[in-house]
Amino acid sequence: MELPKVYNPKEVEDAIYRSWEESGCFNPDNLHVAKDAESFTIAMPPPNATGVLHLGHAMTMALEDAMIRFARMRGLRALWVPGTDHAAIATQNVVEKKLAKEHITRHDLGRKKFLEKVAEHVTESQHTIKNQIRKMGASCDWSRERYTLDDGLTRAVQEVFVRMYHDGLIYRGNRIVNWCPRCHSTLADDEIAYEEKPTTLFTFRYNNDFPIAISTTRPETKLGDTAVAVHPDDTRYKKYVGKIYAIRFGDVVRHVQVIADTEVDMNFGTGAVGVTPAHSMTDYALAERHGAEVVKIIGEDGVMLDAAGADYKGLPVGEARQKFIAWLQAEGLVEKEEFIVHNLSVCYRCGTPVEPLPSEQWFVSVDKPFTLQYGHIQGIKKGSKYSLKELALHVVREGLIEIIPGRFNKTYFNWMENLHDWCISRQIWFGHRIPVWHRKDSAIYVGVKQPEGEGWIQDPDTLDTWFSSGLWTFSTLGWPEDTHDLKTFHPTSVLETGYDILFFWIARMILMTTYALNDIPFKQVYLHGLVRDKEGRKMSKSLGNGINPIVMIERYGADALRVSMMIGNAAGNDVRLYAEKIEGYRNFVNKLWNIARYVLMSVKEITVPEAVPNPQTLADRWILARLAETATTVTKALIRHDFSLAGETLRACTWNDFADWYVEISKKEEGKDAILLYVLDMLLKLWHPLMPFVTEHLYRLLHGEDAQLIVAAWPKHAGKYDAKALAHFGQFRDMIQAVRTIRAENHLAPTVGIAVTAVAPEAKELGPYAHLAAELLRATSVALTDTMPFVPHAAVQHAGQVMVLVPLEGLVDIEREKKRLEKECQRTAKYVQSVEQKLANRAFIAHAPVEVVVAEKGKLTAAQEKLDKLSEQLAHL
RNA sequence: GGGCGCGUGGCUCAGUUGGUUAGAGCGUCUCGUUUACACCGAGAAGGUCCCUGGUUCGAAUCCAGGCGCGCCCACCA
Repeated sequence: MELPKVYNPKEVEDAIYRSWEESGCFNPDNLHVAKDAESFTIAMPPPNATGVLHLGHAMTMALEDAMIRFARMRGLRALWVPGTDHAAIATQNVVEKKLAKEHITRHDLGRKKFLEKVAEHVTESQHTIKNQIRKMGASCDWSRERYTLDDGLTRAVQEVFVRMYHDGLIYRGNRIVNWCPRCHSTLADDEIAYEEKPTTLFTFRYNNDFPIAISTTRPETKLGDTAVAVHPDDTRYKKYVGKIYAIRFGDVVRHVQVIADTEVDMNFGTGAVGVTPAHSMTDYALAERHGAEVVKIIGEDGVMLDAAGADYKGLPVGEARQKFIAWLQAEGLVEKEEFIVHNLSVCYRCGTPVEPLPSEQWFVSVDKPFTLQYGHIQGIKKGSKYSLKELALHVVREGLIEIIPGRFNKTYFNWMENLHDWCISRQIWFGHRIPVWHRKDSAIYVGVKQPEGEGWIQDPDTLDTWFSSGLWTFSTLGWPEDTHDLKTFHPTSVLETGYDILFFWIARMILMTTYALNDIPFKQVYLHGLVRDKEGRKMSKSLGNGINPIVMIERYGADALRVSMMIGNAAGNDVRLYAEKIEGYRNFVNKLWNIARYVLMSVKEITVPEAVPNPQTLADRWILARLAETATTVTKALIRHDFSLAGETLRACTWNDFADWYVEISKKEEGKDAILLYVLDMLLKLWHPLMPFVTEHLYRLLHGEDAQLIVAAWPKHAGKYDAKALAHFGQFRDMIQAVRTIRAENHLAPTVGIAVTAVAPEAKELGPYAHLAAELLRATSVALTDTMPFVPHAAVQHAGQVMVLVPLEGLVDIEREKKRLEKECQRTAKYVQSVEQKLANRAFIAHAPVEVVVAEKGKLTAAQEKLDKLSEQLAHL
C-alpha cells in the first residue's frame, strides 16, 4: 500500500466528518445498542447563535466529544444534543451596532421590523458556528439540534413562567435594580462586573446649617438624599439622630433625617453616610429599615429627572455631577477632595457603568416554598414544600449532583446560600416575551396564550436569557410534552462547561429543573478551566494574544488541537495553550500515522485478527501484556473523565512501547503480522475518543472504506496480561539500553563491533533472545549470565537489575571508567545504607504494613547485589 | 472583608487514599542519513518538590504559620 510520508489532516477531516454525519450514527436511535442499554446524555452548552468558535468552545467540544465517543463505543445509548443560544442582550447589541453604521436605531425600525433584522442576522451567522463545531469533530446529533428561541423551547419557557407565577414564585415588584443605561435594561446581580477606576472622593455638607459632613464619589446622586446614616455608638453624631433637616437644592427641598444603623462604618470618611435610597442598593436597604423616602432623580437613559430640580433636570449624570460640584464649591461646602481607587460596577456585556434605580420588574423568588408535584428527587417527597434555594442546595449536598472537581462544591454553596431573588425581566426586544397581558383597568392575565376579550396588551419586556438556558437539558428533549426522548435521556449524564459559568448557567439549570421537573438536570458537572496564553494571561482582543481554533485546525489538524487541550492538565485548572504545544501533538499524530504506514506496508495481508493472536516470542507476550495494561488504565481513566491520564498512558504505549520497541523488533523477528495489526487496531480504538479523525482514517485503511471506527466496540479484553513477560522483557530492555549508554558515552560508532556480557537475574529466560539483542545492538556477541563473570577492561553499566559489561581494551579510558564506577559504588552504598537503616528501625517494622516492609527488603537485596557486582568489577579494572 | 486555587528540573505540567533512589512533554547537550517517520532515532545532563515548624516508623503528599502569585464573591459611602 502506498501512503504519503506525512499525514495531512486537511485532506481527510471534512470527508470523514461528512461520512459520520451521513451514516446517522450521531443519532442514538440508529445505533445498534442493547434494548436495556443505559443512556448517556450530554446537553451541549449552546454557543451564542451569532458567535464564532473560540478556544473555550473548542475545549468544550473536545471534552464532550471524547465523553460521547467513549460512551458510544461502550454500547451506551449516547446522545449529545447540540444547539445555539439567542443570547438576548449580546445579540441585540450586535445588531444595533450593525444598524448604527447605517445611522438607524431600533426605534426607527420599530419592534417588529427590528426583530426581523435580528432573526436574519441570527440565521446568517448560526451557520458559521455550526460548521465550526463540525470542524472540531463533534459527534452531536444534529437531527435534535435546538435554538433557545425556537417554538418548542419558547413553549417550555412560557409554561415554566406561568407555572411559577401560579405557584407564587414569580412576582412583580417595584425594587431597586441594576440598570444599564446603554443596553436600556435591567441586569441580574451576576451580570454586573467590577472595574477598578481612580476617582475623586468628595467630602462636603448639604448646606452650612447641616451639622454632619458626608463623603461620596457620586455627588450628583446626593440630590436624591433623604437621610444621613450614622453608627448608633458614634458619640460625635448621637445628638442629631432622629432630627430632620430641610435641605434646599435650587428649587427643590429635601427632608433629610438622621438615622442610626449598625451597618455604618464609623471609621470610613466622616463616619456618616448620605443615604440615596433610589440609586444605591445598600442605601435602599437602609432606607427601607428606617422608613426614609425614595426619590428617583436619575432616569432610565442616564439623564436627571424633574425631581432633581430645575437646575439639573435633563442633564446627563456626568454633566449634572460637574454642575453640582461647581455649586458646592461656590457655596464653600466642600471640605475635602481626595483621589481614591474605586470599584466601579459596569455592565458585563457592554462595560457601561451601571445605574442602580428603582423600577417595576419581574422577579423569581428563591426563598418561597412551593409544593412539589413529583417525587423524582431522592430524599424529597411528592407533596412536600420546599423553596428553590433549598432544593438546589439539597441536590448537591446529598451528592445527587456530583461536581468535578469537588472544590467547586463550596463555591456553589456559598453562592446559592447568599442568592437573592432573581430579576428576570429585561427591557430589550430580542428574547422571550413575558407571557403576561395587561389591561387599562390594571387587570393582569398570565398565560401561554393571549386572553380573550378586548384591550389586552402584552408586557413589553423580555426574559433574562438565562431563564431559557436554565431549561436547556429538558426543553431540548420536548418538555412540556411527555416525550420518549425526555423519558429516555433525562436527567442527562454530564454537564460539561467552563467554571466561569457555574453561577450564570449551572446554578440556574439546577434551580429551574428542580422546579419544573422536580428532578436533577444532570448527574455530574465537569468543569474545565480557562484557556490562557503561553504567559498565563487571559486571551483577549485588546491584548491580541488570542488563538483562533479554526486556524489551528487548518495548520495542525483537529486531533492535535483537541489533544493539546486535554493532555497535561487536570479538571478545573486553567490550561495554557500555544502553537508549540499543538505542534507537539501534531508530531504525535504523524508518528501514529507512520506506525500505521509501516504496518500496512510491511504486512503480507491486511487482515486484522478478531481475537488476541497467539504470541510466539517474549516480545510478543510483552506487547500484548502492555496493551492489556494500557486498555485497563485508559478505560478506568475515561470513566473518571481523566483524559490527561488516558492520553499520557496511550502516548507511552503507542510511542515508547509499540513504535520504539515492538515495531523495531518486528524488523528482526519473523511472523509478527497478526500482532502488529492487532495492536495497531486496538490502539486506534483506544485513541479514538481523543483523536477521532486520524484514528478513523487509519481504521478504514485497515478494515476497508466502509468500516466505521466511531461505532466499533470498545476493547474489553485487549491482549493478555502477563506479569512474567513484562518483567522479563523489562530486563531485556534494560540490557539493551545499558549497552547503548556505553556506546554513546564512549562515542563508539555503530560500526564498531562489541562483545556484550550481560548479568541478569532472568538470564535463562533471556537466553533465547541473545541473538535478537545482538542484532538490535549490532554487537558481535551477547552472552547472558546470572552470575558475575570476570571481564577485564570492561565498561560497566547498570540499568534496573541488569548489569552489562563491554570490554573495550584500547577504546575506553580505564581511569575515567574507574572513577565513574567508584562514584556509582558510593552512591549505591549510600542507598544500601539508607534502606538498611530503615529496616533496622524497630518502629518501622512494627508500624509499616507488611507489603511495604517486604518491598524494602527486596530493594535492599537488589541494591546489595548491584553493589557487590560493581565492586567486583571495580577490582578487576 | 469572605472564599478558592496555585508555588515540583530552563519552560508547561502530572503525582490517586502519606511508603518509587520524585515523573512526563517541550527545551538543552552529544551522537546518528540501520529501507515507517528528521513532524525521526539513540544517549546524557538537569530537581533544597517556596520557607519554617508540627503530626508520623515514614511527608512533594496531612496540619499550623509565613512568603509569593492568581481567581471568585461581597463592597466602602
